Amino acid sequence: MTTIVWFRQDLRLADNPALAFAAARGPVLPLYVLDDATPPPQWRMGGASRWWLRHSLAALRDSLGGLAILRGDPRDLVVDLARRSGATSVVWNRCYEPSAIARDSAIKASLRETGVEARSFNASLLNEPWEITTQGGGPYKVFTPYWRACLARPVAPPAPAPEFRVDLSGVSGLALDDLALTPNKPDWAAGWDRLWTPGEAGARARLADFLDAGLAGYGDLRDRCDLPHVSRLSPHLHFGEVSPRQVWASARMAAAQTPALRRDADKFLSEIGWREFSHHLLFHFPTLPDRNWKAAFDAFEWRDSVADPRAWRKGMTGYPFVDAGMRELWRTGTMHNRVRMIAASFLVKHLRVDWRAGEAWFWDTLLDADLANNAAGWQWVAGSGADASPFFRIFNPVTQGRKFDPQGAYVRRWCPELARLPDEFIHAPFEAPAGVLAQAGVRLGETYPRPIVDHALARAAALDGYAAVKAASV
DNA sequence: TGAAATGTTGGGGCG
DNA sequence: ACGCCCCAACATTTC
Repeated sequence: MTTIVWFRQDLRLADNPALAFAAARGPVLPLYVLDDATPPPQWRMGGASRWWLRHSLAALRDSLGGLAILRGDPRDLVVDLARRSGATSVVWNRCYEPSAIARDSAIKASLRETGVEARSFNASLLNEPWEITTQGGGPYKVFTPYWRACLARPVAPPAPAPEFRVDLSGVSGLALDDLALTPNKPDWAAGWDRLWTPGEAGARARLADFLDAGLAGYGDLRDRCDLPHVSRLSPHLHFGEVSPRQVWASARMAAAQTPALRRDADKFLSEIGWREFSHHLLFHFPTLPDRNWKAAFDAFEWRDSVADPRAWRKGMTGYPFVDAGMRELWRTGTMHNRVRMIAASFLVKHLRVDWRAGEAWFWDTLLDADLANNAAGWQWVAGSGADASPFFRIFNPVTQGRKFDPQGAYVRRWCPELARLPDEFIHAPFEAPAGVLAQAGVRLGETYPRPIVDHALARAAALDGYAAVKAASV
């Protein structure tokens, strides 16, 4: 009567429909498979994600009281484990990457062929991507009507963690460390365990802390990267340590208790909406991570530079706001949402580098790397996506910095070599008089780079390049 | 979930 | 008193 619960991006006990289903039936055999066989090479789990996974699996194993860990192709391993363990049923919660959908339906078919029950559930989204349709029955391509349609539907209340008994008898798996998920030389993740607490308990604490301390003023202050008014829940959500239903219920409850929070809570939940929308788009347009959603962008002539993307990745573009963001990413595995837009826009528009190069870097370095969100976000910035930012909306990194980091605290934190510049020049050291630079100990071109491109020239060149897209779209 | 260029308006200095 | 210019402050348009 044992049921295998195959954990994937649902690393939690509470509000976990597959686990609840199995627990109600009898003994549970919890399984995780590190699967590098299914995704196409460019979308194998990135380095930062693997670090997170290592710690989240440890937390899951400990709270379950045991976890079978395997590595390889689940097409073989899951069916094989069902046979060897004598499990009568395999259950899981759905993933929505195109390759995962293909994998899971193949596994479901072969399990049923061998007489093993297979069932899947929704644990990761408020609505299945195919449930929300326009009047015409097709997918939504614009966020606002999509989210309005979602808001008209009820959200199921989250379920508590079930009682269950783990049965791992006769199963030999790997130790967590056999998966080699964490870096050693160099250990670019040093200190991350002080910044993050992967796992269900950490996710719950993060959510509670955000609702308590960050939600008030969220609508106005979430763009301020020098202030702690973002939730930092994205990696927890990606790995399913907390469910969107739980987030929904908690935020709504906070707003119910404190009516003044209503607008902030709605704004926050609409960010959950963008996550849903991205998954909706990926499901209906599976080439989203790899191809321009608007085909006219195929006509854009991206620059073929090696040095410029490298400077961008290292946070050495000479624009402090961009550089601070890129360094925050490398040092902590995350980047404030506002800065992501500026830094991404800079790569695509100022440097005219193909958005897919930025997407690949974020995929490897972000702890919250998520195929749907990452692809939709980059296409939004590039202007090639559904409901995207128009291409000619080109962020001025200096103006944006002054607006969303007015005292330069964010830049000073991540670009300490600029810390002694006065506020007036912290976002544009290249505008500072020689005396001011000397006073602050900044030597442009030595201690901090000069801008790798001139803003006004780069802007003009980007708009020039966009002409080809316009020509192709008629 | 822009920015820059261009257009309009109105107050104040000035001849 | 009046027209003229300047220019800040907004508004509109364009990319």
